[in-house]
Amino acid sequence: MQAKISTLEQVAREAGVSPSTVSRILNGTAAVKDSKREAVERAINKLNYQPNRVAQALASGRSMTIGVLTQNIASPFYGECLEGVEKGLAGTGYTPIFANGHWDAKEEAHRIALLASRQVDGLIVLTGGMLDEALVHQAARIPVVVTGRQLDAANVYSFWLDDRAAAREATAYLISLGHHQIAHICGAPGHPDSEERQAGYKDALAAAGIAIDPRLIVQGEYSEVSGVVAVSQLLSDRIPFTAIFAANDQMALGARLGLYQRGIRVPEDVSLVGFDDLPYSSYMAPPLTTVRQPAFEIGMAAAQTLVSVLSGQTPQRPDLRLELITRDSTRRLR
Amino acid sequence: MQAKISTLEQVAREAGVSPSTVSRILNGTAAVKDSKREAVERAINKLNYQPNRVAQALASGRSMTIGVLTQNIASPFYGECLEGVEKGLAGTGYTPIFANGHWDAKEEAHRIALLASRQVDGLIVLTGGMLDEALVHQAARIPVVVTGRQLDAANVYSFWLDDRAAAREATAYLISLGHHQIAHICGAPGHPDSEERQAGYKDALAAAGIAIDPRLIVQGEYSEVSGVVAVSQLLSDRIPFTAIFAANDQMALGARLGLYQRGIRVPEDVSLVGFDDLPYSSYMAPPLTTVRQPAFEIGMAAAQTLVSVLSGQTPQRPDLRLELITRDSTRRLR
DNA sequence: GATCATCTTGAAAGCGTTGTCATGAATGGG
DNA sequence: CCCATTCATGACAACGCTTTCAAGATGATC
Repeated sequence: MQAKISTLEQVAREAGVSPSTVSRILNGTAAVKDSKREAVERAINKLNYQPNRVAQALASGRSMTIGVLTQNIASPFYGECLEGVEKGLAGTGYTPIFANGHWDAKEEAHRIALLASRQVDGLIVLTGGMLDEALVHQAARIPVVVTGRQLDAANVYSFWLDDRAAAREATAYLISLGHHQIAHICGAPGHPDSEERQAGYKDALAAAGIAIDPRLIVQGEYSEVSGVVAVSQLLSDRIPFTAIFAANDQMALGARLGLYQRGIRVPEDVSLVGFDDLPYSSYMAPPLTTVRQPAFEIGMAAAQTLVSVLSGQTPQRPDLRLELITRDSTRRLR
Repeated sequence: MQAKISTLEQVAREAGVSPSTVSRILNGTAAVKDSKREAVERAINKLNYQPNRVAQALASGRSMTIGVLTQNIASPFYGECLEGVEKGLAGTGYTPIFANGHWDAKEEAHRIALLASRQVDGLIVLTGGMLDEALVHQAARIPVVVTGRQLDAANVYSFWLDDRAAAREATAYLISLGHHQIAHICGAPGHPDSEERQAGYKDALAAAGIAIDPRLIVQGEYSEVSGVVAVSQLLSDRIPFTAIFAANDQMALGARLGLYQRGIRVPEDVSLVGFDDLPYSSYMAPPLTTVRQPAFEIGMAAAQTLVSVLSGQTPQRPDLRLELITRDSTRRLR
């Protein structure tokens, strides 16, 4: 076992065959006589040969890499997605390359260009603010899977979940528990999913004949701290409420802290519902009632879809859905 | 703007110069007459040319990629590290490629081999169970930065933080608050850092003249659920304790839930201390007293170190340290 | 205006593979 | 045992770029 790198040509020489034969054995491209195969395998072991993927990529035109554009690797939601992508790609020979868009359309475009220059064979875009046409443009060269939007175009495969319906269901659940004064902490302004969730909240109130009180709708931006801020705003404005529906779990966590700091108990005084079902949400005290997003499954499905497209198959539509998980942060209003 | 890909040669032809000249302009390798430069730049814009990084890598021998081996992308701790790596690499031209070892030495070795076959120019190993010699072996070809261990070898740069001292400090803090019956939830068995943290816990007890009660030391494995389990074990064994020091925040979160479910209040009935200072820890109710690991800074320092090594400079030692952050999950025993 | 150093440029040889094509060997049918 | 296939193999040209190397152009010097 030596650190020195060896090439296919050296292996060929060592085994007394031509480079083509070694390549054929490596890739199973054609039949090779057993005697030569053994000689080559011996040579490979002896020289500790590892194929140079860069050279393979250049020669074959396939880099065996998949570009994955997320917004923020460190966020728990994307982390789970990426885990799913990794799982979906495991054993396929494809390696993911992750890039962060940081919620900035310019930055996203730049990252995608970078991925393209690295000759990725396919692209997974996990939400983000890019224009549809930019994606369609990429799809002219390589297949693109995009989540969080609906986009019908050649070579584009989109997964979309009905956030609005799920938000409606979550809010309706609170209403069914007797809550009428339900506050909503919105997600980041401008994000389609935060608009959808707010629309679902309003849908549910309307369906129950509850007037929408704009003072109960406070702006957040998906971070924990914005949940804390939202709660203090609600409280300092002295707007009475018995429940909060936060547009994601991170803000629900923040809201829970804001309430805690003022001695307001969850769920005794205020019921709390989130959205996402992050790994930590079921460990909150109390465990959070929330809408489960199948983040891992989304990532995995995206990866699997891309791989089947790349291998020339027709991908099958995954069955992904949002689901209300009731835990202990909500209770019936007496 | 067209989807068609163009090559350096096409640009050269379009501009009426040789490929060499285009390459020189792209890389600033040599002086080129302004008239030609302009012609080439025009051609680049016209053809929407993007250099093929794969070809560049093969020709130059530098792939401009950095392999980053973590254990679990989705874990909040590694997520932050990776964010730091990304930040440290931003603007340097290097792209990180992440790989997950999943806490398995075999898997780690396999991942590193894969990264090597992709011709990464450097390697960042964020902890992990690999043997030192395996790393030294890699370092024969490319520079290696490794965190979480001390390793003096050529071409290896290691960052190590004194977990034991920090754990001692955290435990001593509990003792200073009047706690004598302090339980410890251990990290995953076999991990050096979990052993270190346990040793620090024992150090502090010994220094205070408190006998170590083995029944107060319960095994965990760094996950939230293992914190829940540890607490139920402690409770069902009816071992009296007034404080818990968990070897990481995830287990502290689990412990906090376990206590909550039995109506045991934090910090009124039991004080709780964690380790890591994850993003969510300051949002727990109550906010968690914990040892802050500068995860982001570790990642960033690792990246910066590697980049300076790759550019032929001598990297400067980063100043990284663990720090006890006291918040509201601990209180003086009356 | 001749000589020599300095700039600018193009030709061409890689980088480590893959994949096509041609060739000689082996196989099978009659 | 000969001819037509099929098999197994090697030569060689890509892939898109970098990087010598050498030569032509330019300019400085006396």
